[in-house]
Amino acid sequence: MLAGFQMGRAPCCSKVGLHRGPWTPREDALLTKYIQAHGEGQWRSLPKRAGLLRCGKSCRLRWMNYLRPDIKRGNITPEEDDLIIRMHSLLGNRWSLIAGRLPGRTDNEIKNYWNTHLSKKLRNQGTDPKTHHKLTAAPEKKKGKKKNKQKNENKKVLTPEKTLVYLPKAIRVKALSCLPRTESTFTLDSNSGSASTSQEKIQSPGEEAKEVNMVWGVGNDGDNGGGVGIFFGEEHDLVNSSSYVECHSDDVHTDHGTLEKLYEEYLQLLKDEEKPADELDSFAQSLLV
DNA sequence: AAAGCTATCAACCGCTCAAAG
DNA sequence: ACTTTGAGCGGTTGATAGCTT
Repeated sequence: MLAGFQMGRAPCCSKVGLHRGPWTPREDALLTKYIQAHGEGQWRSLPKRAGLLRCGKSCRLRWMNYLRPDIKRGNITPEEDDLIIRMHSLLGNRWSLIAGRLPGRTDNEIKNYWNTHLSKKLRNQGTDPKTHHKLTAAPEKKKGKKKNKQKNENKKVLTPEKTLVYLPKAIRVKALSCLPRTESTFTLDSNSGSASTSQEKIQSPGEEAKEVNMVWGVGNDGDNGGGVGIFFGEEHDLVNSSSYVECHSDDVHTDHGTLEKLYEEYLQLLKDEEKPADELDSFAQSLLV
């Protein structure tokens, strides 16, 4: 069908005649050269203008996850490791949010690292990687060797012990083109200020109502005058939003020294085992503002 | 040495949301 | 108010390197 007459949403790209699979060095060079000259954005039309036979989405992904000059290469450090676990316990699978607090790391990298290393590590420590609660049952036995496909099929059959919580849509973290990646805008309920906790009753369709401790916070960036905030709770997917406030976080998190600084702070909190969990949570919240 | 299996991670897919028209 | 488009996100897949039998 002719593009001009296409009803509904057009696919991100026509699959016909486009390259798929691993990128070649030549394609990388073309993309890098083009973005260096013209900047990011306009992903849909970029491939054509850059002389690439790729879909725009693929170009964006390649740039974001691999070619950007500020990508940090090498192994995830134990410090990053701990931060990821902590952030995940508060934010769940919000990889882009987590990645935003780890300079040079991409959401895809963190997601992969979580799935291959950290979830396993937590399980071995007797912690459910989904809920971060202690596992009551013994760790799952290895049931012999299986091919990947079989493994994946098993995943489909097994119903994970996941508490489904139906809440208003999660916040959308919107990257501003004028800001570095680690700076974000948030939507949030701006009716209240400061960090707080509360207990909410949540009901999933067809399920019993469940009481959940909500932890949320609203911070303020005095220097920039930008109100910032976010809701999140003990359980995953408790990010809530009802109105929109745009905020610019300071650039304190963008340099490499910052991670160490933040982590030191975090370690201080961890040293005192008696510290209530809320305090650690507040720390993680502070990373978000 | 070969076959089988596992772990890893780049890339893809499908979806949602916001902005523009 | 509605449609279309662009961008971004999280989940999943599949190629392959490396390990084990």
